[in-house]
Amino acid sequence: MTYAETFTALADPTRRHIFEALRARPKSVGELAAGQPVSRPAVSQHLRVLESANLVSVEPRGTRRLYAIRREGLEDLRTYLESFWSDVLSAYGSEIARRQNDP
Amino acid sequence: MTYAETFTALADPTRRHIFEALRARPKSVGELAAGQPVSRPAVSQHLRVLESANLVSVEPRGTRRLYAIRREGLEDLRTYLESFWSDVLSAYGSEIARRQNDP
DNA sequence: CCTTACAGTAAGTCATGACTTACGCTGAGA
DNA sequence: TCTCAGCGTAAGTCATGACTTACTGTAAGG
Repeated sequence: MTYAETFTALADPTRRHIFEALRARPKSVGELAAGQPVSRPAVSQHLRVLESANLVSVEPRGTRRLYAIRREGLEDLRTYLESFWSDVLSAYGSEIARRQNDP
Repeated sequence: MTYAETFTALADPTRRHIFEALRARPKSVGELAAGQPVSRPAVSQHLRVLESANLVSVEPRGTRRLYAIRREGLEDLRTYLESFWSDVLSAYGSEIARRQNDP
């Protein structure tokens, strides 16, 4: 059920941009904010959401904090999506069959 | 880039419930509304969002309209997620290497 | 036809959450 | 130890969007 958190976390465009900015390498808040059209506190708030959704991790580096992507945060959502490739097919097939028997 | 629409469409809990209610079989708006704690017009509005995100299809059946899941609407999001299983790993590895060279 | 079931649309309300500025805290370097 | 860079937090604003009720349109059945 935790894929719900992943959906809401990545539904916001700014948050997705931040998340994707971390694909290349871990970055500090300042670095991330420099690449976004929003203020640094806004980036901090987004990072908090991403972190509680288990999508990023933090590591203090002096006065800076390095954020990095946590791939595991995507696992549940991935599994959720994959599940549609099993049951929908069969449900669709049985619906087709039902219509042919009941036009 | 259309996975953005998928994210916003499925980020709403009610909309997800409606979407998942269609996993078993196609249903009418009334059927869907009966299984939800919101009004029928609300369900209609959610269905419009799902439809424009290519996540459901409609087929008129007399005065009723049968909604069904469209698996293809999930493709882009699925591909998007899969992409993280390639580049993040290498980026994480190179970051580890970087730290070992620059502790 | 006339009625009734089924749904989409309009319009208005209300909460959520994405932003801002201002402030406080903590490490590192002079 | 003083200062400054780097961030998180608080508080307040504002837009978005998820609801509601009321209305309109359409297909089927008497």
